[in-house]
Amino acid sequence: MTVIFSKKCEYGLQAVLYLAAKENGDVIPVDEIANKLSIPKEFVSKILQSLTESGIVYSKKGKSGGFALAKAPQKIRLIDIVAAIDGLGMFNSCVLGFPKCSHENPCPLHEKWGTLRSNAYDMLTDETLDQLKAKTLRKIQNL
Amino acid sequence: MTVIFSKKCEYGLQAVLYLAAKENGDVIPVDEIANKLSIPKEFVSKILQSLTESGIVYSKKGKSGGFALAKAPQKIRLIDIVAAIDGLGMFNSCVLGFPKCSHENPCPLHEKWGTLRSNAYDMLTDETLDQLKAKTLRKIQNL
DNA sequence: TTATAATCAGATTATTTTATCTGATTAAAT
DNA sequence: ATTTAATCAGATAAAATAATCTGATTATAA
Repeated sequence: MTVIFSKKCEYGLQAVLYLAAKENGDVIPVDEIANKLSIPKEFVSKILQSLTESGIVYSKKGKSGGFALAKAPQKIRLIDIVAAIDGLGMFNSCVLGFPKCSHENPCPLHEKWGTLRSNAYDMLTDETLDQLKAKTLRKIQNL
Repeated sequence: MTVIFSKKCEYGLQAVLYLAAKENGDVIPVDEIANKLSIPKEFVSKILQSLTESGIVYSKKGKSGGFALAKAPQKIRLIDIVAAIDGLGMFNSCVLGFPKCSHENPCPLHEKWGTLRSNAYDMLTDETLDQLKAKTLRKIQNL
């Protein structure tokens, strides 16, 4: 199976996009997120906990607690979430798995893949949560 | 961990590129491939066996046996190897893991990711083993 | 024809990733 | 104060992926 993001990262991105879409100051319980997005509750809970440590989301404990964004959606880029969960390894390791792949000692796909990868990186760096709010809202409606 | 190709697929691509680079009619034993590429012998052996079933490589049993390409390197595209090992799932499933992601019901990244993904697909479809021979030879020297 | 060197096939193990469970802690509301 | 509804923390289980082991089969070459 070929994969881009791990399940953990997919879920994390979905959950944070969800928080951004419903952004209005107050926190959202994990139950709602898990139900709406059909993600195992304990799993997405763990992911949001770790994103709390990364400073991307804020958590409020106790009754009527839940999660919210830790900062303005304009300041959260998709790459931040990916970096926090999966790391940025895919953006600087060899697509063919060759060791010591570099400009000096390139693999057969080094240049061509490098271009594609850098486009992907740029996209994830350009996109912030606020820019995706409308599209996320529409998607959430149709789940 | 974010991943593009599975380890199986990386190894498979490496091994087939190796066969193409050393192409001269006769078969190459798995031992040589595994040693040169630092891949566990039994593992790459299994992978090459499955690529034999897919019609991409040819295997010769018994003493002085080994593996070779099953057809001309001009006729083997990288996408064929990826399709045989990992499948083409990543090229038609949602990058964010949303269900029923489609043009009618797109995820927030549907268009932008679609473009990147389609570029990657085109690249893997354009590149054939013969085109990569020189670069592969150079890489193999420096392992 | 026998020894040898290779693939083949299937089972097993190890590791990583994904998912679940249990109980503790926290804080709001009654 | 007590109940309640939530996160938090750590252990455990399940599933998928990666790697290894064992022995059988095959075919070359002495």
